[in-house]
Amino acid sequence: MELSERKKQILKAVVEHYIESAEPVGSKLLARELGVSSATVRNEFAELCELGYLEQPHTSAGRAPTPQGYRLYVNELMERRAVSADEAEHIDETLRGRLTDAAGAVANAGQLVSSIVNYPAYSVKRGNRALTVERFELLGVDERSFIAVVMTGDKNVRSQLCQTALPFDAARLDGLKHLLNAHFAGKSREEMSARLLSVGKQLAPALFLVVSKTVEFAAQTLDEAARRDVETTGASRILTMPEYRDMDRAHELMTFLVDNKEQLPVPEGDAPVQVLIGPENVDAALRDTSVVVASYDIGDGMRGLVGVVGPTRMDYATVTARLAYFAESLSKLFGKGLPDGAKQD
Amino acid sequence: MELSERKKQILKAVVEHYIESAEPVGSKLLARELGVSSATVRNEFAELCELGYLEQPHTSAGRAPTPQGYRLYVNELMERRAVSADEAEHIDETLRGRLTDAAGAVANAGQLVSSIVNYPAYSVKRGNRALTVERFELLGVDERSFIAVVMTGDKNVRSQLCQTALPFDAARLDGLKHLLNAHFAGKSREEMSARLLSVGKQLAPALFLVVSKTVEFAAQTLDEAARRDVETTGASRILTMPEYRDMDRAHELMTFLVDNKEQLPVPEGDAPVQVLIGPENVDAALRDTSVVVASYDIGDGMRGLVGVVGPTRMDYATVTARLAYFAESLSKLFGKGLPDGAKQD
DNA sequence: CTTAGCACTCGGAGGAACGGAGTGCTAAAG
DNA sequence: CTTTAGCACTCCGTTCCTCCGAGTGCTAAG
Repeated sequence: MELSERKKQILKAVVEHYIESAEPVGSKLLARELGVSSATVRNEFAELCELGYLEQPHTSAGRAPTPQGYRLYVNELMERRAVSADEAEHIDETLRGRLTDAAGAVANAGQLVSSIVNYPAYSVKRGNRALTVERFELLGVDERSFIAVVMTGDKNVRSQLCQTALPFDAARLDGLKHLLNAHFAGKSREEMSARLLSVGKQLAPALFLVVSKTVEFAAQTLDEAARRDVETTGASRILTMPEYRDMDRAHELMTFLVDNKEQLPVPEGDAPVQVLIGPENVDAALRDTSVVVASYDIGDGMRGLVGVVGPTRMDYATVTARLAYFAESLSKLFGKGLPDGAKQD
Repeated sequence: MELSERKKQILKAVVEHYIESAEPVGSKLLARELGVSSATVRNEFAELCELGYLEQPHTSAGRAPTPQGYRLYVNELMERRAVSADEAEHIDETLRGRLTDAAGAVANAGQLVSSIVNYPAYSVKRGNRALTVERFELLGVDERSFIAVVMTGDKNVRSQLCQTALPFDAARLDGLKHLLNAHFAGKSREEMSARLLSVGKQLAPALFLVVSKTVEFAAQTLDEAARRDVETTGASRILTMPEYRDMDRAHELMTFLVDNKEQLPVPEGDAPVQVLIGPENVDAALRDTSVVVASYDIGDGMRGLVGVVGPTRMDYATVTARLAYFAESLSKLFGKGLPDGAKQD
């Protein structure tokens, strides 16, 4: 059933006042705003309560929105405003100041967002399981050590000094390099392991050690790229919010954000900004918080996701606007090809 | 003036009870423990107060140690016990579980320590300003991009894909590599910049770009190694401590630990474990907290430092013992040469 | 359907009373 | 000179009570 226009207006007003004050909203205040009597508002209140959009903390208190109320607000009532010039300015500056390359962007996104919206935030580096090694290089150091260099499909280059138990002939490294590129380039982690066995039979032990160390390093590199990485920041910001005056609640949420960050929601949908309200979060620890997430794309298939965690009484309009602007800016900044020296080692 | 034996006993008992309970200690309790009357204890209390070792939160309350009292306790009274078998076991396991290489050790030290002592902790990676590049390598990719590889004096290898505005002849890379090794290896960051100017005049622009990009990358690498890096963890643990029941205090300390971590003390002394009590900390935000720090050495001149932050009512005996054991274990684990694959890229 | 009026509920603020832990002081005992 | 028993006093934290006001639900009139 569709709510009457006035009910929507009332719900919207209740949500917005409650977001601002964190205190139940009474009928008198709204009566003044809407130009009707408080009794009328009370009647509407009663019906909105029955419908599950509002609730009373106790008899003779004002009304506060339920999660369902917030949901309707976010879906239909909220003004989807763009960020103001001031806000845009502030976000741009935050971005400019700290972003030198794409890898740093992903690492810092959480921190930046947290400072932009003033709630705890998290950032997720999406794992890329399809990544393979595009190129191997070997550089001799001495007869028992060499440098392994791998370049992955996303043009990241990593390298490591490797030491072997047996001495090897440095002149053979070039041959091994070709062997590596022929047999292991473009292969998944699992294929590499499989091939290693068959290659092993054809090589002298000392040389096989070189190959296996290199492949091991490559596998590590791919594992790291495949890993989903979650970082949280700004958890202490909740201490300023009245809903976390209770230390136990504050502590519970903070430890969750730090210790269980892998369980923070990573929704799959394609909406630019998504909102999860209270009990919509599967995790019990988030049952009375809301989460707003946005995903961004900074080229090279480096997709990331940033989220904001706060009380259900979150300023959804501001947070969604700023988060959308942030994600958009980030995508724009790095979307078009790699700036010159931008990539991680 | 030296305190009488009994005064020391009393001070020690007060400190230990206060550490355990966070509540002022009364004369009756100590009377029972020492086998004297409470009046005697009160007389001693009064004198210890005058001498500045104890204080009363208010008349008709028990006594609590002053920072000076804690100082005497730490210097002379505290039993410098070693960790118990259980504790050692726990610490060893914590270390074993999460440490694969030396670089990871430095990064994780704070987190590990925090979980070991159950206070907020921080770890400092000491910057190595004397580091230089030991070896350069260039690997061609296409006519406008190449891979720069640098190995630093501490045997860390880093690499990056670089792109140039002008196309260059890949066959010349080998010559450039020798030029780089001849002119820039073993040089400080400043020397490298200076040499870059003189080298520039002798090279075609496209080739100079390759050299300058590589040197720039090398400089970045050295900068990063020179940077002192501070990480804090476990800040939320203070929320369980009675002295931080006051949200404002808790918030103040937490934001300090997160936002001003560079200002955390990094004492220079050579004692294995150092204790800074309350006002001994220069920073105002730490004026009523205590800090315990230990430094470790994991070879290759990679020195690090771990610290614990907590209320002045910190369990110094346990914390110093565990921290000392932790630092020692870490040094032992990585002290003797690099384990096989251990280093960062 | 809206509004005015009214009795009712409930939480929070403010304040008095109380109990108890702990003190300082004094005077006597060792 | 030190230790102890005794005692009056201080002060904090708790409990209990009252009171106030904001806000409600209901009813009856416009």
